[in-house]
Amino acid sequence: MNQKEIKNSVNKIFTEYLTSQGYRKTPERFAILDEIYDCKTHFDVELLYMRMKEKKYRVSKATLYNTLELLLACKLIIKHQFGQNTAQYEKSHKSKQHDHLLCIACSRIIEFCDPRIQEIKNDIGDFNNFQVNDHSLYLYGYCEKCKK
Amino acid sequence: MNQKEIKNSVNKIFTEYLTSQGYRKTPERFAILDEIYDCKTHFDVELLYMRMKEKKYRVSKATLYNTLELLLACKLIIKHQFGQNTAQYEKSHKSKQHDHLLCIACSRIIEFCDPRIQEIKNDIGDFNNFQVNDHSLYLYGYCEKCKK
DNA sequence: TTCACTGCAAACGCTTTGCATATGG
DNA sequence: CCATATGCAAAGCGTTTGCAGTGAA
Repeated sequence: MNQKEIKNSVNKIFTEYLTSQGYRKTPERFAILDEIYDCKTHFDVELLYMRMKEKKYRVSKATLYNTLELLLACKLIIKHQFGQNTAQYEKSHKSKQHDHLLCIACSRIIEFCDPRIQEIKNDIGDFNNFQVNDHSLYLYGYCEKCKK
Repeated sequence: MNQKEIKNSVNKIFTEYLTSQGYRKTPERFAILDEIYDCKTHFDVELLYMRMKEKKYRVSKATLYNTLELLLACKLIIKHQFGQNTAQYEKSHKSKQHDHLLCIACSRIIEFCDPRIQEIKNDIGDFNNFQVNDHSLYLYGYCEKCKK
């Protein structure tokens, strides 16, 4: 699926979500979705704001936060809270569930998948009588370039 | 090891850390450590501030943040960034490495241990040529009281 | 027409910082 | 002594909120 097809697909998902929830299909919302799917990697609100400012669309921070909330709800993006400050986001269209390795020296991010995570979620959930919906896992250390 | 012995032990560790780094051994720092080791569970800066205010010691927020930083450095506490706001802390003296289940409805926190986490760290580290030092894992969902 | 959405700016809340004062070494 | 710590209050900074104006349905 190329970039164009992905955009059509997420556009459709977002449209259906907005319709089903009785939300309005405003041009701002679709412009934001479009900009997000142009992002190669992780991004934050400030970056998105600057990029859209440079282009045709200038949206307010309030609208950005509002729209990111909607996109989170229909799972078109994922939110990461790496530190205590700026939240990071990434697009997540049909992407395989994955976690992250973070280099504490150079900030490199590597994605990985491990089926044992799902097993742990199931087992720990069962054992504690918890309905586990979601998780966040980050491994911290030094990448090959940074370890001595 | 009882509460008294634990306090003696962490006191010694903190003293040695401060000395080795050339930091001053101020009464505020030890009062804060003491108050933290009276906490049964997780706590945040505000809670610590209120508790100390009620007792003999009234320390400023600035000093609390400063001291928490030192205690993090010598691994006598662990810091959690559950949301984008208030950071949570917990004491970590020789406690078994554990992770957390968080109820997204009532904020209940349950701790759990799973040896598979360590296996994942080893395997993913090896596979990606990463030296994995640390990790954070949180499972989110509904606890037995909150799931419908 | 109408009410949800947007933009703007002010408010929020946790954390950090600046500065005068106090004190450990 | 004097450089480091403390207390206080102000500043920072990402995020949220209030409100008047706008535009999708």
